[in-house]
Amino acid sequence: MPKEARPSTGEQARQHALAQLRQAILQGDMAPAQRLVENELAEQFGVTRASVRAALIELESEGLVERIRNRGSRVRVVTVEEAVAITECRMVLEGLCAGKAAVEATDEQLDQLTALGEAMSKAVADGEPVTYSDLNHELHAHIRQFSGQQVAVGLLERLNAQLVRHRFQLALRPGRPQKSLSEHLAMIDAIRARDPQAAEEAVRSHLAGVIDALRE
Amino acid sequence: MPKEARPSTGEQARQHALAQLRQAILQGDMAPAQRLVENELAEQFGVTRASVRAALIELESEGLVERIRNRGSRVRVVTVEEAVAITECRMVLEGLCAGKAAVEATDEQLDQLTALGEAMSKAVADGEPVTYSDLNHELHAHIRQFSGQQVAVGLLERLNAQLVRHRFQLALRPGRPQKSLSEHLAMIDAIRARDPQAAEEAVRSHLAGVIDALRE
DNA sequence: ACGAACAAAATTGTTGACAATGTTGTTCGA
DNA sequence: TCGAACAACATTGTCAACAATTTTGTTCGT
Repeated sequence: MPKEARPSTGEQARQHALAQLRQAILQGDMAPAQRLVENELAEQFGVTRASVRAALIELESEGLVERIRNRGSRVRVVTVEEAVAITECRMVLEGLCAGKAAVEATDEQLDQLTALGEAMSKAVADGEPVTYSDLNHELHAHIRQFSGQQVAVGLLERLNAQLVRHRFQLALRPGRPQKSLSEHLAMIDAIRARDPQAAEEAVRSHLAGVIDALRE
Repeated sequence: MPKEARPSTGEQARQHALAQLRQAILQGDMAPAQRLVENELAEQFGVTRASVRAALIELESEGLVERIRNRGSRVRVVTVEEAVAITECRMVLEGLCAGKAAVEATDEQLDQLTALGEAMSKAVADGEPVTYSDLNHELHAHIRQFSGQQVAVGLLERLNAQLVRHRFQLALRPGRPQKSLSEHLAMIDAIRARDPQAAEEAVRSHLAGVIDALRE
């Protein structure tokens, strides 16, 4: 059994570098459109340039990084129009997942959704938008998971990764949580009622609302 | 202007190798589940191993290749269940595209769809399933394109690449083109009528039919 | 002072060699 | 004969150096 020591060098360098870099981008440590110089990253993470390079190639196809031939890599900036287009795709894919979840979820899983709904109501009542945003994300993740639709889950996780920056922006908008909450509760109710069509429709109208909000 | 000479070595090796390998997999030159040894591929394509490696990393995240740590790469085999799951995602994403296409397409583009529909009818009448399959693919590609939804187009192209093997299998099934044709004509009519909801519904019921056929 | 040609620096793309890991075949003991 | 330890092989992972390309800064002519 290999011990869980940090693979600082010479072990699983690429995976290490990849995880580090991905997290750095997702957490917003890297400024948007910041240049990503392979040498700097290699030194920063204590791996060789080849490993950084491999990680960058992977991150590019995840849509988190932009690479131009002989010009280098940048953190990709997602414009508002792109965010809208991405959310349109989320709309139909999460709709699919919700419909399946309404049929496939176990009773225990439905209870989890109920609990999440109550926690979200409390977060809004207490005026904690950050907590609410986290729960929001968690709810969507649970619904995806309960659907058992692995392909859709994969696509959605990739799409969501590209939206981190926009999500924070949206959660802090005044009045937004209140409107969002009722839509989320409707989603939960439809799934609990095991009504696939209603679940799909609830998710779609919720994300249609998100799109309106994105457009301001 | 750089001449179009083959970049056999030292030029754009990675892109060359990537294109070559992708095409080889898509055309079915590589047997399913065939082992992809980096050294062999490097020699076969006349590039270095690093380029092949980069190409494999990219193909992995496209879902065409499977890579296991320290064990090598294989051509990924898509099971029937996976093909169904993929087609479910196609169903909602192409539905989204069709709805947008019904609104966004120009009149010239609608004429193209009409022409495609007539060609498909002819191919079925003449009993040419291969021609029909090609036109089928072309029709779906056109609808995607006319939607202007770049994110959805990207996702769909990736999903479709994973289905090449199953598509052929389906097209040659007796009686399948006849059933499929009427569904396709319904899609075209709905888009020409500029009715987004009807277009989305037509696409979804068509692909629901494909799913049934996949399951046999 | 302005623009074009040119040179220098920075950065990515490529190569071959080396290390780590997993796989397979063989030998030895019971 | 069977199974486990071991050794040889095959393959991937990592590294450091080199080549090609692009960008930037400078000089020269007008």
